[in-house]
Amino acid sequence: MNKRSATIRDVAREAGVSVASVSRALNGQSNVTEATRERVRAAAAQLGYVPHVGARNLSLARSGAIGVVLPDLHGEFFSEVLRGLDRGASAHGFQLLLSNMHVDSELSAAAIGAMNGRVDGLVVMAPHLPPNLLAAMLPPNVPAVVVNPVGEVPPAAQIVRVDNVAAARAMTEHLIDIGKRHIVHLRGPRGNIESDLRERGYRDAIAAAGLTARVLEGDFTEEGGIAAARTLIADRQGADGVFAANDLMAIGVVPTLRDAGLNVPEDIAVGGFDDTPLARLVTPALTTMRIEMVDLGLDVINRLVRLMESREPDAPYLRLPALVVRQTTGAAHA
Amino acid sequence: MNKRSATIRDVAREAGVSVASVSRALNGQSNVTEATRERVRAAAAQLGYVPHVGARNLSLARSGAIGVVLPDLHGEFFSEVLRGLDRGASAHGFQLLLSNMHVDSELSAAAIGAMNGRVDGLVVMAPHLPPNLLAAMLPPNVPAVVVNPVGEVPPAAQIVRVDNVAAARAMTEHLIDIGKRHIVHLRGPRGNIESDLRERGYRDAIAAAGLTARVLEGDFTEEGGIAAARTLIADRQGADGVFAANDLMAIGVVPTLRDAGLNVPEDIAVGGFDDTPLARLVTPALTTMRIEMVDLGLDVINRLVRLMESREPDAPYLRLPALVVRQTTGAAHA
DNA sequence: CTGTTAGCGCCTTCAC
DNA sequence: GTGAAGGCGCTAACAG
Repeated sequence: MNKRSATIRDVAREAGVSVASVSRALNGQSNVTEATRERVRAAAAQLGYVPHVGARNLSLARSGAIGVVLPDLHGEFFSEVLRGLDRGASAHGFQLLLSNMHVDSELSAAAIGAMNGRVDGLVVMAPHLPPNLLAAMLPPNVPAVVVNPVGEVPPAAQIVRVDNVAAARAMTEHLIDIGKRHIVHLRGPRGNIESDLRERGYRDAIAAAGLTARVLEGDFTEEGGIAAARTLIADRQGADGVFAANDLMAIGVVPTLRDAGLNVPEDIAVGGFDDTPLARLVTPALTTMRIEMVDLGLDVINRLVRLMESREPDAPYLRLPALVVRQTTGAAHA
Repeated sequence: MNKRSATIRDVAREAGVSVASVSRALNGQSNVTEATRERVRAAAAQLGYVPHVGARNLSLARSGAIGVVLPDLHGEFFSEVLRGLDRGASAHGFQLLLSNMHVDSELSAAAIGAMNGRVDGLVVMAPHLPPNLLAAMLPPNVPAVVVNPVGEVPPAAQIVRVDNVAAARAMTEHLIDIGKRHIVHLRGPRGNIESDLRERGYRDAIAAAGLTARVLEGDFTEEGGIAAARTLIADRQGADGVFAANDLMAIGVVPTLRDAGLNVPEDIAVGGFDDTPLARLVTPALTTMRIEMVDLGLDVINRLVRLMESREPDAPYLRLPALVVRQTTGAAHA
């Protein structure tokens, strides 16, 4: 049909005015007669004209978009955060431009580069990025906030972190508070930074209470939880509490203990981490640490917007997950 | 520090060549001496030059981005589909530009308009958009695929649908296959198009088998499932099968029936819909229809890419969810 | 109030 | 192989 989209010039011709007037009329400037504005509107409608946002951006030197760099194969966590980012962005009138960070760091650099000149700000979530690489590839002139960075971060960037250490400490302290003294930590896989931080928090709390730490290797899967529970049942060292580094493992632990005749939480209390939807629905309901992922995303956008205005990052912002007490550490309900 | 990002002109000056040569050198054109290419590379590195993608796009008249329009407050379904879209897009070298579709249709039009000239193609997921509005606001010159549209769709757009009717039929037939004859459908909320389609599939299958349909009102919540189960227990009309329009309701139904002394699946079999993560983990594990949401997203991108090349939409594409048989309709395991 | 004129940063014919 | 010049579509001075 129509070979090419109508441009502002076509509208100008059709309305019998200059392109400047068209621009003014359509962008709601005040200095235009209502008459011309109407004529322009009509012409635009007639031609099915839609402004070319790319061109406008080039001219205005701002894009109305925020770039988001996230890992290639992201799971629930990033999906949820993304939802928050999305909500926050649209509240501020921004769109989100997504780009995948590959494990290959060359491609990652490309992914970030592909954002330059198309976004007004950047959100980088790159958990498994070689430590000092991030600083190297962030474009110097784009405001950026990095979420849970592992290594060096350019000083101009805003840092937002989930405080895994404090959260793990909180869970461990909760177990201590309800009277447990032999608390075992079922950690996540080696090489996962979160796993290490959570173990650290556990050890801190245990040490502070003058108790003895004991750590089992885990892998973030339900099967891993089952295996760990079997170990505990077999060796009978009198564990009375388990802090699993994520919910899925905890969900494996609980029924296995029960099948062996142990009462949860009376004999052994169990705590998880993440507050996945399952945690609430499982029986007995699981005590866990809730990371408000959507809120996290909203917060990230708010901080980015502030950074875009002031150009001065605030101190790193730590988000502390909330303890959610349910049946596996609480009073056993009917 | 550096006031402004370096442009191609800065690089040209620094390298002592023309902007054209810089462009050629950096874009890997063949007609450049290796010597100049090297000089240009050095200059670019020296200045920390990163090409301005927006400008390039304007000049090339293509953006390397795919626009995604999705509902304002999207849940798990869209998050998962988005993951698939993301994966597909990056496989084809595209980035994703997200835009929220508000309930307000004026703003929705704006959201779509804001894509024009920034994307090479469009994916529209707008479940609760006034039927004939979509056709009006889609830019005429941008290839688009619409997912699960409710009303009129421009002829140039590619349609991708989840076949709710056939899926509901399949589940109902499965219940019939295992010998059930009094199958009740617990439908989703009124006003939800999916609910209606699933009920339709149920009715089709029941009618085809010469059985009698019975439909209970539901609301997609666990509580709704519990309430429905209570109704069934109370009236004792001899139902031997329940097809719930989503997993959550089914998850409410099963334990309620069991508490009343009914065996699942022997006395009453139960089927859900969606295959949420819970379905597998619940006891007894739930039979359900699995919508491969990530795959759906991948498929959408593939079809969009094809459409961008050929400009000719294929026939509407129906995706059929897969029946996943688990314990609530299968052999009761130890 | 309106039109004319430069760019925004890049790519690409077209000559040399 | 390389440079000069025009243009992608739009906005923002600057004149009238």
